[in-house]
Amino acid sequence: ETEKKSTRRKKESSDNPESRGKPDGSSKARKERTAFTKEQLRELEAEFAHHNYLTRLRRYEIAVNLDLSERQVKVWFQNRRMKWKRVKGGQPISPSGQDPEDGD
Amino acid sequence: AVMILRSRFLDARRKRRNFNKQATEILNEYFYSHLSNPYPSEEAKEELAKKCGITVSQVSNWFGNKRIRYKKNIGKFQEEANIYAAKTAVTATN
DNA sequence: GCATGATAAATGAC
DNA sequence: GTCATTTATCATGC
Repeated sequence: ETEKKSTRRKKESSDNPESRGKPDGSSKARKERTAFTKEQLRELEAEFAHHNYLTRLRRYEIAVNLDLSERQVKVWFQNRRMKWKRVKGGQPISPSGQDPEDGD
Repeated sequence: AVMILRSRFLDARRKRRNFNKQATEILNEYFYSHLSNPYPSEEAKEELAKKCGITVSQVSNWFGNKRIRYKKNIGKFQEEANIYAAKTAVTATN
């Protein structure tokens, strides 16, 4: 239980100054930022409430239903999981007085 | 044709408050003294966060914003680049 | 009126 | 898959 978040990936020095997450010039124009509709978000959130993870079949069904690409659905769930960890691990309990703001 | 309205009631989120002058000072010093590689390590972020009195996430946000905004308009940041470059004599001068 | 911090869609490394 | 990051966009400060 003493374990935490020890060995976090590091990639630096002695090799490639660039370590991670850097879209190089090798990628073609980045996809325009899609503004999901409220209905789409509602469905996605509803699904996320049931399962944090998607099966490929479910991903396909949702994509078709919401008129999104499977990739978008996949990415949405990935980002959502990250956000969940952030919110959940950030402040499990409120020290004094709640400030229920923020949280897109 | 972005006809998608975000929401009728704009989310009452994003309460933004500017950082202290000295916090910005510290962050800028680090940024401009590592301009060739403005990517602080995790522990560097923690240290900066502590010194600035903000969270590590806020440090990450600041560097993320700073990097892209600097890249998008280097000219606009030239003055402050000079100022902070003079303040810090680090970088690769071996 | 832009400067600035925070959020989220999208990408890429691992 | 995770996750730091890029990028556009949002909301606010002043």
